[in-house]
Amino acid sequence: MSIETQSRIRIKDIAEMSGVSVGTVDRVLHGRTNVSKRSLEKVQKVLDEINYVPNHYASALASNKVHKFAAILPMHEADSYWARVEKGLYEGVRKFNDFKISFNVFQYDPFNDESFKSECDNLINSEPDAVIIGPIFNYNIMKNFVDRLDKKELPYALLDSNWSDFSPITFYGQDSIKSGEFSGRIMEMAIKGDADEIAIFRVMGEGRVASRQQMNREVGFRNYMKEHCPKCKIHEVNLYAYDKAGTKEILKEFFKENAEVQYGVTFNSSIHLVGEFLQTEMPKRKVCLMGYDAVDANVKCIKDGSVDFLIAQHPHDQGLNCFRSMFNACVLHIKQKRDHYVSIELLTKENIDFYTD
Amino acid sequence: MSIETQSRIRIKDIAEMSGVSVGTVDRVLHGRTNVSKRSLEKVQKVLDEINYVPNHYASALASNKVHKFAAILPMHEADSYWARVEKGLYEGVRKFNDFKISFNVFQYDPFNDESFKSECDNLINSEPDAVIIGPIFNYNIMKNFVDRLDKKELPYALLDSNWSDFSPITFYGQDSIKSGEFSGRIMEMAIKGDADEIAIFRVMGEGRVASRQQMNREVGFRNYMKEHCPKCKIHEVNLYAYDKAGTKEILKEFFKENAEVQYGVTFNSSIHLVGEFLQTEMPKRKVCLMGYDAVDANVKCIKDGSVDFLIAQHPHDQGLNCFRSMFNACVLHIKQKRDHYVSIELLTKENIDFYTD
DNA sequence: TTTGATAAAATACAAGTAACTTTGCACGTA
DNA sequence: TACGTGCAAAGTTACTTGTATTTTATCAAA
Repeated sequence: MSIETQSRIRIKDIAEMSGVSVGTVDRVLHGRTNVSKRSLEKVQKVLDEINYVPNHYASALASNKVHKFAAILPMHEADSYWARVEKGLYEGVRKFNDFKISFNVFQYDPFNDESFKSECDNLINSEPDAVIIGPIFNYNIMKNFVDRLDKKELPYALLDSNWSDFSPITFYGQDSIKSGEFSGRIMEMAIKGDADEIAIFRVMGEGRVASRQQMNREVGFRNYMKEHCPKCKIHEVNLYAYDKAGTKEILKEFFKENAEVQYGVTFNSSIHLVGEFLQTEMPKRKVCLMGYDAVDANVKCIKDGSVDFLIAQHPHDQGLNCFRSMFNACVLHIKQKRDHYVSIELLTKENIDFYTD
Repeated sequence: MSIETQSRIRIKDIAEMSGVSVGTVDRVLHGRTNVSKRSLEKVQKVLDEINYVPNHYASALASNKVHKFAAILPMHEADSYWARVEKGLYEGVRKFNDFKISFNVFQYDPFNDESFKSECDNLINSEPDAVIIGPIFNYNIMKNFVDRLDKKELPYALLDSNWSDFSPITFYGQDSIKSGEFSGRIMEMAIKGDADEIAIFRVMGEGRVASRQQMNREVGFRNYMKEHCPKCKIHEVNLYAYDKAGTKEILKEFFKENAEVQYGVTFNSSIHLVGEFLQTEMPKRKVCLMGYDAVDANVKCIKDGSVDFLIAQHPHDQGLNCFRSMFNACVLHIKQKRDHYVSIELLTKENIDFYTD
């Protein structure tokens, strides 16, 4: 099997074939004004016969336009899911640095809708050409922002949460419900009896979990367990993100009072809090733990055995690929596939070394 | 956080700064001849002070070179691991079609070393500029081929099998031993007792399995089982790739005579043979099956429940990324990371819909 | 005949490459 | 000493593909 690059038809060739200048062909191709009906017909006739594919890279080089990209993401710590997404985005910027690109990240407090709104204002005031949008809990606020972008005809990409009534250039994320069901399946395999006790640890803030993702993963997990392990007892333990000492107290009390609990799960990246607690405070208590995201603290727990399973989704790649999609769409004018549901990956001690992200 | 594209220093700027022409700067940058010591020093001084990064895309466009890529891969059926790798490679060709690229695939019989050798000759006779090399069982034959490439200073990439004494531009593949260990871990979780019986189904040809990958996965699996489930009994069943009727007979006899076997595994993509057999011939016999590669036949088995687990590695992405690496190295002259050990992924009914490749 | 508007060609540019041309110097011979 | 030859060195320019501005041409109306 062999592929030869067919010698491509250039604008210059089209100009010769239709007996006009390259400028006129360019005007026709881009639907610009100042083309006579006669010229348009001549060029159109040639275009209908051949299959013109422009050289997207030469085009981007020649246009010499500066593209301003902006992203709005949740605030995050250095070792976190969103830090990896952000690094992926920056890698995208670096990769396509040969084209004139600027990139600006705006961060909002995921527990504070007003913070999102004001960062949206800042973002729009920075006059970007395209926008990458992280998740926000409240649909209406998101809708409002997207409407403003649509009005300005600014293309945007969605990261993490998809909405069917929006029209983003692209979406990258995981199906949270299915991902929760998968975590249920793994839990089912891990538990040996059929009437075991499981604890769900939630990290709360402002009376709710940080994201819809987390919420939906729990929904999926519970669905699965209800159907496949109906006799399992599921405990709920609420922890508070900004209160380390309090977290310890809550965990200590919970594990003392619930000696039968041998399985624990979180639906965000904080399973390491439980793993570290058990390792230092109750080293004899054996609890099988499962959580999300291969952040450094979790990877450490997997390696030392204090956490058994992680479910991951390559946030760095998502950031990079999302940026690449936006670049392809906005700079190279190549149409992109809309939805990218990333794979739901199980990480254990045995395969975590090969989860490079 | 904000990144602005710094206004880049061009060759023209360097020429002005060092008081020579762009031609001379180009000669210095590319180490070409006909540059006086004085000019070289002037240009070098400027280069030392600034951080010149060429525009790789403009460079590739201007050079107007046709790059001939060639790949040598094992022969394969339409629904197979290697078919997906090949499609990934073709997608790479399509993606970078704006640069003048030709691509040629040579296929060899994995059970016949002579076939590999003669395809190597054909490949070298086609005078490629860069080569992508699939796995071959016999090290010495591979070594011989790579030596020939080195002598001609042809860059190459390795797919699937890595050798530390070669110097490829890049390598994409899975650590087969570790992947086998991971399959052991999953098997350990799946089995409920501690003295269960497991069958390894091997697909043979010419007295051996098709690849070192397959061999090594089995090694990793056995290592893991020896340590973690020493009481498990492991059966071996050899099937023959080109004998469908014979395969059926062997399976029928095996399952009849080994009523205690409740777990089965293959270390290549043919677990669907066992799944389909059990579903049609012995529908009441419940066997938990695990295999490799999300080929269509296996995906179907996962969905209908006749196979429980697949271990996968995104062959299409591997092909695409491998091609992209070669393109970046050869056309854009961007240095590439050498080793890419891809992640070892577990697929079940619950997450297989999101394994897009 | 001039003015104005539109159409279309010509051209400069993006960044870099490479073929082609010119310059400058050393050396040789008349 | 004058001139020619040869070659290294360095400058100029055309080229890659496509974009976008400027210039020129055309035609109708005043």
